[in-house]
Amino acid sequence: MAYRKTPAEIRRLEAARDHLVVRATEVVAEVGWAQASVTAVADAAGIAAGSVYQHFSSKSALAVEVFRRAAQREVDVLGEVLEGDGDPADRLRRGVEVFARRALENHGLAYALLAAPAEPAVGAERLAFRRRYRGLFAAVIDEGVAADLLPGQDAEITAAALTGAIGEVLVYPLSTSAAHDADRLVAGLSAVALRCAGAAP
Amino acid sequence: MAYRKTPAEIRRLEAARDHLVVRATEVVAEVGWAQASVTAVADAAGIAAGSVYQHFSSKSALAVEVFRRAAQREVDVLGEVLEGDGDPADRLRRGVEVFARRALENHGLAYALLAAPAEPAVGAERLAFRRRYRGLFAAVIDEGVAADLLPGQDAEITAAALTGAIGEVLVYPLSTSAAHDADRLVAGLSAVALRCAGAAP
DNA sequence: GGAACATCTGAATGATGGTTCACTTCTTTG
DNA sequence: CAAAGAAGTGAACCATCATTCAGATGTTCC
Repeated sequence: MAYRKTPAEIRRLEAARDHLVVRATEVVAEVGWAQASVTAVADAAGIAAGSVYQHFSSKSALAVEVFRRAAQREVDVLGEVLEGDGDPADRLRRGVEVFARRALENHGLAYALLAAPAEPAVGAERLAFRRRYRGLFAAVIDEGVAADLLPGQDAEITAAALTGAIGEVLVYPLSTSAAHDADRLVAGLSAVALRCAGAAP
Repeated sequence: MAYRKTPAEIRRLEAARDHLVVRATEVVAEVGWAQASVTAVADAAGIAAGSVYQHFSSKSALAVEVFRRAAQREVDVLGEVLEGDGDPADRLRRGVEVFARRALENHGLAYALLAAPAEPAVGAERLAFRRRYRGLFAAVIDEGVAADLLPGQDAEITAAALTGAIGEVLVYPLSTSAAHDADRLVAGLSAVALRCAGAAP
């Protein structure tokens, strides 16, 4: 018998792949998709450019994995809150707040996920995740409408509007003083979001 | 004396430049910024690739001009309505409706202006125009608040939210039936926008 | 230790697409 | 018309990266 991957070796490879994705995510958060060349990402992970192709069939595939992991975390967190306990309007408020706080804490990553120019494969992934955000928002809004806490409305449109509104406010710098005061920004944003859905003030 | 540009010649050159920008705009609306190569644009305008550089110092410069002209038209139209007559909430509604109708009529261009991946120079221009949309919205909202037609709020945040909300709803396909019915989509969107600003229903 | 095989390396390769430039074509003016 | 100068052409040039691959280094197992 010749050579067989030992379990430790398999773990090592998985860890290497993981490490690559983590570092690539950091690079993307710092410099954006366009500047995150294979060489830059490999350097950050401490491997040669060619080694990237041991783990991913192409740069696109790596980029998609980076996007998916990061975006999935946000969907999970948002879903946790939006599908949790409490009345729908309150869940919506908390969801927006949690989402906003996380985005402000890692602005570079938030920008990469929500708005930064990216190759088509990442663009498609972004579209898919936007749909998931919309779906989560739409479900809460439908609940709120059913419980007569929110006025009748097309929940899909409101959900899309919320997705766009939240992204815009968080990603592009405001000239108002709220830009320098995270608490005010979050408060302002959740207020807009609630009005958007028609929640009573 | 040797050669001097005659007025007719100057006009011809200006017309050629203009024609190039118009055709480039069409190409961008059809295939997006990424696919709008110098060759493709030159072909569309009926000139050689090299001739593009008679009118613009670089591809970026042409792209910026294309963006500016198209975006300026939208700012003008929106400003016309938002700064016109009537009470602020009604102007807001009409502004959203006009903006939405125009975007739906030329979806390719709207996507290029609002969201399509583009080179950095165009991205910067987009940012600048987003600020102008925000400024227009913020002014109407401030008026509405001052006249007690709208509840107290941070107008900059609401304006940013409106910009993002409108863009998202118009640019990304909805799965709801409103997607196939422009009237419903516009009605739904203006309803969300008014709620966003806190206008009484 | 060493045969057999896997992973890792990084310079060479290749595709893409903006830009240049020697040349042609058109305009002006005496 | 002819000389002078501008605009127009498009193939060649060049910069940028993703991708490959021949050789170097590690790992497994007898």
